[in-house]
This record gives sequence, structure tokens and C-alpha cells, in this order.
Amino acid sequence: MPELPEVETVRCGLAPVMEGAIFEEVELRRPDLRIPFPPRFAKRLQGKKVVGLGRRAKYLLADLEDSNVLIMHLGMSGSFRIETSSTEVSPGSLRSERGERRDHDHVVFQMSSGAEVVYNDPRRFGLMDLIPRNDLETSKYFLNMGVEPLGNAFDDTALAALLAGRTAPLKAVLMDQRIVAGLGNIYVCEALWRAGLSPERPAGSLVTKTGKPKAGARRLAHAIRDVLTAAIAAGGSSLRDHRRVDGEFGYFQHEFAVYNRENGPCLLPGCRGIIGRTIQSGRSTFHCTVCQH
DNA sequence: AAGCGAACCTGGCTGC
DNA sequence: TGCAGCCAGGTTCGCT
Repeated sequence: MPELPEVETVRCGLAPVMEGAIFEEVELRRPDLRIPFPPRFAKRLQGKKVVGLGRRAKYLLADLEDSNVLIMHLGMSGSFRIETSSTEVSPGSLRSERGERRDHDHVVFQMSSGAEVVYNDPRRFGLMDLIPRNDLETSKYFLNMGVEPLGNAFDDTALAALLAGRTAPLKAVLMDQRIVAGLGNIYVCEALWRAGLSPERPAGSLVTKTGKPKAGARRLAHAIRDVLTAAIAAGGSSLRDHRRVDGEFGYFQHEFAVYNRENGPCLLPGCRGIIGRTIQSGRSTFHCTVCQH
């Protein structure tokens, strides 16, 4: 499911049932996801109150009252769902009854808010970890993490500094979490289309010799912000069977200009191009060869 | 150092 | 219907 907008959508969905609530029971239904759960994971969570639920890039961060932080990453196929009391569940509802387990339900949080928060992840590329808040910034997860694209520090000047001197294609550089943190395959493709930039173009070519942003870098910085903001407003993208935590669909997938639109017409007014699909660093890239340079 | 491909894992879809 | 092959929203490792 999860690039930055989807993770932010999950955060917004979980916050009402997790913030201020206590982990009454934590059930691990297997010993690991992408990495093993830390020692005594369930025990260390039980009885602890969630002070706040935040996000950094594609990571969810539950701040605990004991000054530890629960780190959660959804990988490729991770999702959370909330199950509440069965009284309001009607037959045929998409919501399932509390206590019902499905394939690949790996973690269950019983919260004092009355909600059951279930983590499901078929491919198990996600992870959960628990570390002291003071160690967060220097942890392996965040030590080399790039700039938050919706943060105040991200603008065309900052982007230019990050791209300067790089010969790798724009697509690969924007996918690199050490540079800009939170973008993935969908939103990189969409941002490059919005900025009218070729995914193959060397990243450093958007920067002048003196390190200033060229017009393309300015368009790109705005495109990244705009596409992420619009996607969050739409509740993220629901591909395949993925849903939001409340069982509803996000609907940004209907706004895709290029992603999954191979052979479709370019949506830029006046452009007669056709969307093509190429492979870069082993991932599909969707773009218009006519209006993206 | 930077950049690229492979690996991790399961499921869904396409085509024969 | 069955099965092989390909593809998938991410990250990390290892090789050049």
C-alpha cells in the first residue's frame, strides 16, 4: 500500500483509537516480519499509553508514555484495519467482526479505546521495532534519512542541493530515501509528469553550475509537494485490495496521470503523447515521451 | 562513492 | 482447469 500519502492516511485513521489509549493486549501471531520483533516486544508494549501517533517518511511512530517509540513500516503489502464492537456491523459489511482473524494477520493490538487494531501483511516486508525516543534520530531507520518533502525544509533550493552533481537518473534519485524520504514508485512517476521532466534525465542537470535550481528543479519541488498533498486529501491510493483502516477506499488512483496508464493518452492539455512504460532500477516507470524532457 | 541488479515473500493476473 | 511466468506501493545487500 504505502508511500507517504498512504502512511499519512493510515496515521489519521489510527490516531483516534490509539492516541491516549493503552495497549491492553498485544498478540504476535508469528516471530517476525521483515526482521524479528525485538525481545519481549508484546510485554514491553502492554500497559503502555500512546502519547501521540506521528509519521516520518513512510514510518509510523507511536510515542509511548515511557519514552519509547513504536516504529512501524508497512513494506509493500502491509495494512492496518480497525475492528470495533460487532453491534454496528451489518451483514455483508466490509468490516469484519472483532476477534475474527484472516490470513496474514500478524499483529493484534487490543486498545483501551475499545478498538482492535490489526496489522495484516501478506508479503511481510513491513517491520515493527521499539526503541528509546532519544535514540530515534541516530537509529538505523533515520540516521541516513533524507528530507521530509512536506516539511518546511523542502523547497527548490534544498532540492537543488540534493540533486547537484548526481549523474543517476531523476527517477532513481527521487526513489532514494536518503535523499527525499517518503516518495515511492507511484508518486515519483506522477511528480515527474507534473513537472514535465524525463525520468531518465540526470538528476544533476536540474542544477546550475553555481548550485542554484534551474526552472525544472523549481517545477519538481512544487510538483512533489502538490502531488503528495492532493493524494493525502484524497485519502491516498487504493490499489489491489488495499483499503484504509476504516475499510473505505482512498481514491487518488483515479487521479493518476501516468501510473498504470501504459498506452493511454497523455492527459496534459494539447499533448498528443502516449504513456509508455520502461524499467529503471528494476521498477516500472510510466511517463510521456512527448512532454517530459 | 555511486549506481545497479538481486533478494526478501506471497498473491493475483495473463496467456498458453 | 492447471500451470508457468510476470508483476506488484519497499528496503537492503553485495557487486562493479
